Amino acid sequence: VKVTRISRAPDASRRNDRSRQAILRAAWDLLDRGGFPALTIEGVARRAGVGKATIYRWWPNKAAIVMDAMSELALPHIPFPDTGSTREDLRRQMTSVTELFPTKAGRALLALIGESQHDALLAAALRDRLIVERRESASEVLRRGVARGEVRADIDPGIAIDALYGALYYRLQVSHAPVDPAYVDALIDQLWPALAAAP
Amino acid sequence: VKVTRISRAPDASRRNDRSRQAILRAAWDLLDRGGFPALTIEGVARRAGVGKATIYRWWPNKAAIVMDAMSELALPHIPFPDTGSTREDLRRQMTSVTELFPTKAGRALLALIGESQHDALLAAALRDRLIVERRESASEVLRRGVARGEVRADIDPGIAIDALYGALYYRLQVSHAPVDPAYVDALIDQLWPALAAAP
Amino acid sequence: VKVTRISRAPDASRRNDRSRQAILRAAWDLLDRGGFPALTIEGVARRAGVGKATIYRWWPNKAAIVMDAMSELALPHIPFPDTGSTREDLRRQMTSVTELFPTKAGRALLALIGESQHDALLAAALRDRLIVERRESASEVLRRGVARGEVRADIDPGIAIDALYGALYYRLQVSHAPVDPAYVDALIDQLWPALAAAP
Amino acid sequence: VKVTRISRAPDASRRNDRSRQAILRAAWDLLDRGGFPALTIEGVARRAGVGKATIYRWWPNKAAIVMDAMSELALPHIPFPDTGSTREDLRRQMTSVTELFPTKAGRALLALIGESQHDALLAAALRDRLIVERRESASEVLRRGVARGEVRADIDPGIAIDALYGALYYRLQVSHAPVDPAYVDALIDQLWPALAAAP
DNA sequence: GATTAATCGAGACGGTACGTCATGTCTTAGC
DNA sequence: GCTAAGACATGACGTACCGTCTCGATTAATC
Repeated sequence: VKVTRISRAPDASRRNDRSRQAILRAAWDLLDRGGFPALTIEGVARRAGVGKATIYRWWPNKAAIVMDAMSELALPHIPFPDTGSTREDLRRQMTSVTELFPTKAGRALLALIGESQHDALLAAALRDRLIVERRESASEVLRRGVARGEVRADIDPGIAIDALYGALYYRLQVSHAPVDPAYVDALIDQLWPALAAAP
Repeated sequence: VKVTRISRAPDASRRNDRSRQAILRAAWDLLDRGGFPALTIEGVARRAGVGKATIYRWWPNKAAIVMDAMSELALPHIPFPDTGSTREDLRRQMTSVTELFPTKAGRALLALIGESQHDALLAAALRDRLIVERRESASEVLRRGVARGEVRADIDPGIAIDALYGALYYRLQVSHAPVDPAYVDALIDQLWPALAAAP
Repeated sequence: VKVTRISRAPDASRRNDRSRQAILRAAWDLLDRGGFPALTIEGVARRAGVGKATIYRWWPNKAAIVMDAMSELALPHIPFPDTGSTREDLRRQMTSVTELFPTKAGRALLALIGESQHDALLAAALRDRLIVERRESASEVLRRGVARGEVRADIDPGIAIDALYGALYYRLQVSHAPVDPAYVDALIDQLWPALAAAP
Repeated sequence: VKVTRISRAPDASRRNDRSRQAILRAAWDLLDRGGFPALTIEGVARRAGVGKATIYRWWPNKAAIVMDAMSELALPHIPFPDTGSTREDLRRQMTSVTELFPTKAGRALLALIGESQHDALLAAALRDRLIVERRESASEVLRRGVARGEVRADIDPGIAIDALYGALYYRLQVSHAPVDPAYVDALIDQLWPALAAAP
């Protein structure tokens, strides 16, 4: 059954995948080289050997390109292991995150978060495509802990995650202090009494 | 003793204070109207009735202007009261911060934090002029609590503050979820076991 | 005898006449609306509901489309009557031309002449398909006049026509002054001694 | 007396004359190289080593630049001599014009006339700055002829000039036939009976 | 009547130029 | 010597067309 095209959206089936990939890679490189300010549509087009119109046809703005590039080139795989110990699970997860920060993907993520402050659509996209999943995984760890009797039954996982991960972001973005495995250990140690089940 | 001017630094004694104030106010207004992207030197000059050179003479970049404007026009006065209860002191401080966020000054602060991600000088300035003082006050609250026996003696105030305030920033900037007094209460309730002295 | 197609020339027998007409009409409308600058291939394709390739398949450039449109839609029929009086014949012909100018077809003709200044192929096409025939008819009028003894025998019809019609074009394109029947009368009156046979 | 600036027109007194000249020269060169289609603002800016904004600040469109360039670089000096013979005066003037056509300035002039077909402002500027003066000079030649008794007293100089010069333009732009001194001679010979005083 | 090959609409593509805006430097008058 | 004003070279913005191209889907001529 043939359906008359109504929307003015471009026809994805005709999309040139070579161009798409070249654009994502070029954006990725530029972002890494000079951060968001260095990422210009003009520059991406030049470096990718692509017309500007092709970029504008498929992405509404720079942030959207970076989002795609991140999904495509750098899906930062954060493991959420089940070691049997909630504390150890948290430690490993959070250490993975600290190891992500100094990479290309980490810098891109932070740049996107910064940009999302004045771009509601980007904020929503980030939340949906990157944040929600991670928070869900972390919640799962805590729920397992509750089931095992390690974690207090009346915990609010959202708040706990805000505190744990918030500390990392705050240190990185506001204090500009190092965020490393040692810090993660100290952080979990300090907060553990607030998470642990009563003895 | 008269010293021959050598550097090209402008002579502050001759500075026109009317222009200075007009610039800060114009920057402030533009920032509030459209966020950082709307804040252009050109726009500030136009709106302030000032030459662009005058702006460049006295400030190295937009962020510096906003820093000054914040100090001048909106030094957000956060009280650090001493109610006798550490928990109440923290609650009041953090509530004050949540009340700051939706104001002009709060938006400006968040914009500056975002901008500081790719501007090391701004990051340092922010830290020195706005962050350090607050952290110090919060540390003081915790130290008083230790002295009173309310707060555990082996607390690391830095980490505690990262967790408490980090949760606020994370919620605001990453989760884009509301940050209000109720949230502050719940947050402190959850984390209190990690801060409190053993009974 | 079937001959294997070698050249890439399109097969006219398969041509879709609906498209051809829609294209000519669309071009004609656009030309009338905004002159040559408003006549874009993209616009013609859109308005005619036709693929751009179809246009490029059959016409080398915009001018060629307009040429066809003119032949098809508006072949301006200029009568070259034989009233018995050369002067009257000329007057009628030239008046017909002045009446053509303010029409769609007239505007198109002038646009084509302008365009032909930097397009030798178009210039040749115009000359062959529109100009030569008219000049020939005008020459014929003059030759009849010679035969009748009204017009001097040693006239060079080419030069006479240059002067008569040139005056019209010059007035229209350079002086931008009105070209109307009254002007035609005055022009013929003035030049007649140069055309007439000696008494 | 200081007058408050009202209009948004740029301040000509601050104009950079080096840029102005570089722009005119670049435009001139490009026009000569490839005609009007080759004359792009982008190209002029590149070749002149000038920002596009500088061009847009001072000229509304390409044609205006060419007008200025013509006045500045190539004011084609057409002599209007007084030899004592009207016929000879006309011959010399018109020959000068034919000699202008194949030069840069001539090509520019024809390009401008073409462009003026869809640009009323340009048409007016051309008329005022280039055409009127020439027509006036030619009229003067005819009036002298009348005074001397060579030219018929009831001549309409406007019409005579339309016919004489119109023939040149028509031949050049419509017939695309050569316009040379021999043609000028033949043209004047043919038309002379229409100009001459009765014997 | 079925097969086949070219035309058709649609529109993506790499480009070039458009005209606008902001950048940071500079020059010129005026106070 | 600072100031308001704003011209300047630079370069990115987002848009419009260019002419080429690829894709299914008609559709007309041939078998």
